[in-house]
Amino acid sequence: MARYNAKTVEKKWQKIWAERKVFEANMGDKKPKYYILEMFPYPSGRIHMGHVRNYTLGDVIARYKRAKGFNVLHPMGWDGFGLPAENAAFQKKIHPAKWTHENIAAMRDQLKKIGLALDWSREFATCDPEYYGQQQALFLDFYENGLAYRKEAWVNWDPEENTVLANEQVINGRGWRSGVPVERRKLAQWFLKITDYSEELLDTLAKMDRWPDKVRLMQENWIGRSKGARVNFQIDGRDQPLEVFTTRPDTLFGASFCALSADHPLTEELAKDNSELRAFQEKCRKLGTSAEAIETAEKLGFDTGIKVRLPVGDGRELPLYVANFVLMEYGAGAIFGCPSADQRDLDFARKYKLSTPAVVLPEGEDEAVFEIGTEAYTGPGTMINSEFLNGLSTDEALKRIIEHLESAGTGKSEVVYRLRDWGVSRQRYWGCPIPFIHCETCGHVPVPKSDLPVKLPEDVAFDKPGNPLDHHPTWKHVKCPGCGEDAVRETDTLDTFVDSAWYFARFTAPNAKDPIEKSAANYWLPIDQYIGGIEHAILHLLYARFFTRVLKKLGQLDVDEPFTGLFTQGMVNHMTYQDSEGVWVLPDNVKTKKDGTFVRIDTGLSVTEGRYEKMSKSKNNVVDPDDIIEQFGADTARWFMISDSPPGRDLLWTDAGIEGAWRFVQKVWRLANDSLPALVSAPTTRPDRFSKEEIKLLTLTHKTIAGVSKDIEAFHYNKAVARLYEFVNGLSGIDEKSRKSWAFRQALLTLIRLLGPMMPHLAEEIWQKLGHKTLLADAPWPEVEKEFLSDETITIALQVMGKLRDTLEIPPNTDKSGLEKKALASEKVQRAIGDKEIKKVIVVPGKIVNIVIG
RNA sequence: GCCCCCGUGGCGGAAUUGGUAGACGCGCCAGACUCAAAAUCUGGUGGCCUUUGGGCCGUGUCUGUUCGAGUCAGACCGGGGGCACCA
Repeated sequence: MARYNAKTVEKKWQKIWAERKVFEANMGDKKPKYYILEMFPYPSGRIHMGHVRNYTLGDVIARYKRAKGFNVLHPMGWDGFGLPAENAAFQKKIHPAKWTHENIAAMRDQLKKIGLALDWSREFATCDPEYYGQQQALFLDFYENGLAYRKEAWVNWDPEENTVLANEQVINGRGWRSGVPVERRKLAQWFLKITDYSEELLDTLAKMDRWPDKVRLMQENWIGRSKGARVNFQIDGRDQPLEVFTTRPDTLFGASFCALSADHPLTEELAKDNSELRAFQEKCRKLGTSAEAIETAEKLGFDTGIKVRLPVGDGRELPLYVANFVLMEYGAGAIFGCPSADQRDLDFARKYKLSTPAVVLPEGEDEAVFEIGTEAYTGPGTMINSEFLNGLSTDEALKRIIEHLESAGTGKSEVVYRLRDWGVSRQRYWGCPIPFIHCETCGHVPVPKSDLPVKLPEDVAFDKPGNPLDHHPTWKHVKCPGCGEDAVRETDTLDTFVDSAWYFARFTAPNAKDPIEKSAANYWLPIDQYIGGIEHAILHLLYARFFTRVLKKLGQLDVDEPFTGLFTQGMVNHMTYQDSEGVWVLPDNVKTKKDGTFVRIDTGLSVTEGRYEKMSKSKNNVVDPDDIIEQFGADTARWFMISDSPPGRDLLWTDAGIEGAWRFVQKVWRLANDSLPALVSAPTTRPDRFSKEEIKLLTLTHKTIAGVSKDIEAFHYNKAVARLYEFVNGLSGIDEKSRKSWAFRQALLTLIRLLGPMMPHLAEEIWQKLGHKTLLADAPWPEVEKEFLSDETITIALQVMGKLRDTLEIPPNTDKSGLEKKALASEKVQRAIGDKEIKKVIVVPGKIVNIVIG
């Protein structure tokens, strides 16, 4: 028998699926819809193993749901904009568009070789003008509804490159590419008003039960709701009070100072004629650029000399500082400091020799001797030194003080969120142009929708630093749509997270004249299952949720949440190797010697093993999917991706593992081929009676159907794989004669159908060899027959004092007293009991009998 | 610092609501086939002891709850992740 030739067989079926448009999705089908989506790839140049895993995981679901009778939408596209294209332009002198489109073409070919059940007719890239033009229209809708606005904001400015850097592009306070110290600059930036939805985005998380708890928790922390109070402090010599936000108004009597952010309006006002304060502001702003600096930063303050009044009690006088640890973006941009109940405030108070009155007495402490040392007490307790709050618990005090402040008109309860508005301006070429025009008389004016898309100019130069759009000779010079005078285009482009915040909705009608075609979006959305990496747990998923809510508000669709089900898959890891000179060595270049040590094949240097780490170019521990598919075929690669490791955990790539998968593919092929002659003479109609052997085989078959279905639905693919191994082992053990039965034929056909989602090419090939004229891809999932789900006998564990002494084979319906009798009849059980007295017998039907002796 | 998750053979991992720990695969060992090898097939494979009947120990560590704990509770140790002056 010929070995299975994956290469020709896989090509054959990929061609047939494509020609017959098997996976193209259409609305209007009577079947229930199912929208499955994996996060679309960034066209970096080549597919990596992480992609293969991601798309295989989704493809199993797509094919399974199809077989289960769903109208499945499973599209693919490209996250086309982004910085790497500009880096390539800068380094290799290739235009970003050319680079991106070449990468897309290469990666599309690679993806097609995996045999994914994708609807390629809906493919688009976010860098297509047809897509980003629609995005510009959406942006204008956001603007008209007050959800997009411009404001001055601090940014990381690289003075060498004349551009803004993202936080992750700033390393130790320096530009990642230029290496020069980054400056903080205030620039006019576009923002999307995600904070309008803080509460909704947070509250809905609780209902999203098909999302991993971990992701929901991360989003919850990111949105960061805090309940507290806004409190007004009178400022000596001024009418306007100072507003501060606090979560601990109960500790108000313990205040010893107030502090402003360096960017607070009052600070700015005071700094106008105070050069020392201006210098201090500068110092604070420099700190903001380096995460490392923040960590080790000392609490620094600048005494303004101004006094404020405690709004409770005798209106005690407190000094007003400007402090480096107070953020303008959070709460009121100003705080009151209670050193005894907050560690930062305590550090600050110690440094500036301020008082630290204790107001919360921990349980078990004596008020007479209790003192605050180097650690603040932030826990609950009993109020002291707090006048009308004295003796109350912190919880009671919290309520009482808010009542007091509200009735006195000096404060009110307030909820604040950590979530900030989403800054979307990027000083980049390869992104979606923001459709605005700046006019001296009219301000910023939206580009009329009829003029969209605002296309990127193609003739750009990357030879000088900064944004090519900004120094393009003609592109930005236009007439103002308002007054007709000379004006300039906005040269910033949108953050690429905007592109991916709504692509899933565009897939439902990729050629629509408007951003969204409501009927299509309402038919397909929400996405029933979304699959991607945990690295997008916060930003991408939160932005997509935000966009969906806005799209609903704009009347473009009727769903609240885009993703009903979310699954985050693990990474693909590989052993790392380093040679004796410390150079990372590619796995392909490592040979194991007889004594178990390793050497580099090319240089002969000895090599040591490191840890398993995510496949990455920097660690040089990558395995190229193309090589694997060339050598073993896509089915083998797919099978390995889903066997062994649970999809949610990291997968360890090993040569032995991929070879094991390959052997299994061959084994299935052999089983089918070896069975063909017998199947020719097997009856095709179901007999009335089955032999004992046949019942056993049918029981295995139907248990496997039930188990595999359940495991696929629960993303326990590795368990489904284990069941299929057992099934194949069971079938392989059946002799030639017994294969000539209806039951065996059913079992083998079932096996092929169950394998369909996992190794579709091989399954399709065998399906055809077994005489089918229609495609397996169109065949329904096998039905479970309940009568074959229960075994004739089950095994009961017999324990004495909780220790296993014997097992019992009995019919499943044996009752308690029957079980007890049989258990006591066991010789091994009797030996374990010995001459001890039986105190109690615990019988759990179907599980165990446990005898307690004394 | 705060929050979260995870620790099971040589390895990846199974184990309904507490009920036979180690399914399945990899690796390893032995055997069959072969001149030989590869491929394939069969059997074995947690540790220790053993009179070969079996016995004892064993899910990071310790304590507890229970007839019974990988599973529940508490403390600790180790690994991973998220957030980070958020008032």
